[in-house]
Amino acid sequence: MKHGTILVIDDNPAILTAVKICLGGIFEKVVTLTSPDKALTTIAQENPAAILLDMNFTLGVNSGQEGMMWLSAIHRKFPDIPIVLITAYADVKLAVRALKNGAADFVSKPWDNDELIRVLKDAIDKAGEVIPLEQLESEHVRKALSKCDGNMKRAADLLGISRQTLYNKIKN
Amino acid sequence: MKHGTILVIDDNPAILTAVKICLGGIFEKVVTLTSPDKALTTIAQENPAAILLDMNFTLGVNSGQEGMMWLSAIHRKFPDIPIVLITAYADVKLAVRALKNGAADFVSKPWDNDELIRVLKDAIDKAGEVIPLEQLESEHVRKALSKCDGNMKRAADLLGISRQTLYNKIKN
DNA sequence: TGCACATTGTCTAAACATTAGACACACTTG
DNA sequence: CAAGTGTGTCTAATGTTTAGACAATGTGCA
Repeated sequence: MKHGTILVIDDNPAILTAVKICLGGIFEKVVTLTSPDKALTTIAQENPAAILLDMNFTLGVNSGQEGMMWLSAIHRKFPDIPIVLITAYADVKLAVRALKNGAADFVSKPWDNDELIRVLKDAIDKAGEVIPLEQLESEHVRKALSKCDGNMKRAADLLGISRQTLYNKIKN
Repeated sequence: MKHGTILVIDDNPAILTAVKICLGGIFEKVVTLTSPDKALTTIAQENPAAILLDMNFTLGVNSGQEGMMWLSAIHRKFPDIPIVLITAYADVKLAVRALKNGAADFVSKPWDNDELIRVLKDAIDKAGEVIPLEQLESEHVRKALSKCDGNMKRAADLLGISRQTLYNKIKN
């Protein structure tokens, strides 16, 4: 049994029921919403470990704009909660855009229950990873230096530290 | 005219020619390979600003395994160079897997020239962004605290710093 | 070639940050 | 209530960062 709450947002009550049954035995709590209107307040209250978000809410509008908007809004306000998108209108462009907009994963309807569970677990695990500050820093420093072709003065400027400090950081 | 070299890897010479013409007027230099075998050495020599990688090299094998392998290998060795994948067998699962494996973007054949150019430019721009160390640090600190529900002792442990230091960091 | 300019490696001394350790206090939880 | 854990605060030692300076080394270009 995985700890944490899952928030599921889909305008189709039948799907919500199906998902609830599918996830109910695996996750501590499954909260559902039939519309994303109250998503932000619900997230603030429930503090879910992950969010499963359908992309199509307005009848007849299946471009995914709606879901994309909510994805952005939720991700901006809660950048640490992984959001898994789900849609019936699988489309490569849409999937790519979703991932680039911060989605943790992208699942097509009809989904495989085991796959859905795996995807959510993975998303939660990945979101929970916190690396030491020192490691984060040294990776970033390497990136800055690579972008500046090894020019330490410019790299130090980009990083917002003094040249000498950068010098010391890469020494050790 | 955008600075930097683009490396294009595709087993179809006709496509390489087409891409070269399409990108030639926009980017400083376009280098092509018909097989990814020499990709790593070529990248080391040319230091490209971005890589355009086809996903299917073995005749009859179109699952994208080949391209995915090379994506991982290249991304591991050159994590700062954005890799745009391109494939004729557009598939949501494949695209999602590619992006999660470090691809900067995913384009389907037949592509739109302007879109390809835009995607490459975006990938290069995004890869070149370097934020100040302080900002990176404070974002990471917030993430750690959120994961630990505000428990400073555990967050400090995860971050590899002392409790007092974390205390000071969030004060200022 | 040689000049102007930028960058590096190195140093100093002052300012600042980080550390382990200590301590009273508040908070959960059995 | 008592044990356990976390917080806010302090100290003194240690380590890091800074601006500034300097000669030496590269780099672009006339």
